[in-house]
Amino acid sequence: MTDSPKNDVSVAADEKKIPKAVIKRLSLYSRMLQELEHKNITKISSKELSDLLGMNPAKVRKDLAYFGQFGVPGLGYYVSELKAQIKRILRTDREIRVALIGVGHLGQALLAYGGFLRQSFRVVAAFDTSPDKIGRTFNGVKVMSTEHLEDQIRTLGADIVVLAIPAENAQATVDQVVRAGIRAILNFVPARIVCPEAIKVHYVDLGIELESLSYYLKD
Amino acid sequence: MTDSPKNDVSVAADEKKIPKAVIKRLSLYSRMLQELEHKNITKISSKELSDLLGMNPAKVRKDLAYFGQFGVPGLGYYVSELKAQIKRILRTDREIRVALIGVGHLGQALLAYGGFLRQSFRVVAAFDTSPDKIGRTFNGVKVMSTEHLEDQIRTLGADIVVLAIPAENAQATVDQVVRAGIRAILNFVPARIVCPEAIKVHYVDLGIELESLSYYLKD
DNA sequence: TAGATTGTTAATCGATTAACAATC
DNA sequence: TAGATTGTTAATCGATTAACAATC
Repeated sequence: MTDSPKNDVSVAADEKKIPKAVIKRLSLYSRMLQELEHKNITKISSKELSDLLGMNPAKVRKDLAYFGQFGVPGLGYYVSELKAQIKRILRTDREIRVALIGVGHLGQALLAYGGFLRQSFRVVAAFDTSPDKIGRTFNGVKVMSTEHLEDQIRTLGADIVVLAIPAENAQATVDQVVRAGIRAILNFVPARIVCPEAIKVHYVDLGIELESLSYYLKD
Repeated sequence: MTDSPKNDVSVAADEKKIPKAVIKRLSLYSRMLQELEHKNITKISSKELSDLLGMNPAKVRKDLAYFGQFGVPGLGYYVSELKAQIKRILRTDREIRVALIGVGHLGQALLAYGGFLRQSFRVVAAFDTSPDKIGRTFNGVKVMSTEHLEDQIRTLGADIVVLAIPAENAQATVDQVVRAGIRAILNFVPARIVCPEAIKVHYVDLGIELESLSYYLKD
């Protein structure tokens, strides 16, 4: 009988594990700080920031404490400095290359979405199967055929793929972009997709959100 | 000094609190069971169902156990019976009246979304401010002016409002639909909205999802 | 009956919040 | 200095998972 791998020093011993929830909130902070900066507000306390976002001040401080000490006791945080730090942490201080697959209503909504282009995201390509769309330009992005998807994704060096296609084609498409060396997938398709562990996948499911709201309608 | 309110018998003592995460997953189960039913699969174990959804079998069983005993030991669950039970729990066994506010790309994507009409959701109205859109019909839903929003929402008896408008107008619109007696809001607007406790609000934030993915690109 | 799977408890894991000494 | 707010620890709360007796 072998021992259970209790004493394994796994992956990185000193690099403390960052909860996923923290990363989500960091994006939220980043956006709010952007707004504050725009309003020429130069400093803010964890209390003020948490009030703006409807959360707990201790949570804000603890989230930030995972990455360093960015505040000044008695004063709070300097808005632009904190924003810069968070962008560095999230890696949105550099260009992130995004490929959009599926230029239907949702795909077009994403292309039009300000926050999508804001920040560092650059939509380097959009793909669709429909001859009506191929060759057309949406928000400055020209739509290409999915015929040579794998090669094109590779050539363009996309980091993230945004998937907004029908469920039937999802897995086959995922297989192609995985071979093309993509690093992360934002999946709007209401179907489970399988891909290697190393690739981070986020699901956004519009239907599930609505359906679970229905539960709370009880009176 | 007063005692802390430890012995308060608050709200409903016997009705055990259901975690929000459970409700989300119930929708997921519901959809998968629908698919299975369509494939004429009549029974399924927690192990099989959890494999299909990429989760843990104990979680499936525990989620269901909040609401009753729906399975047969040694056998598993009967697909259509379980589906019916979950729909009853989620209240999607009856018509849910949805009003869409904002018929831009995202709004149109939602109207076109199959799962939106599937189930019991009925889009009873769509609203927009643009004269180009008012009067037009999308997926069988006619677009109305937002001029008499409050009255119309009230008259149509909408339960849930789906918000897909620019951030600037969000709060004013929320105030109107709250006065109109709406019960829940699905908010796609990347801004915090405030409304009475009794109204359940879900946020879906497309930008945040993308931005937090960026963090995981580290190599 | 033998085999399989449920429902449920206990253990673990992860996230949130309160509290406060340290610090500006 | 007095007042305010941070960073951080400990306490609490909530969610997941393992394990297994009960059951078909």
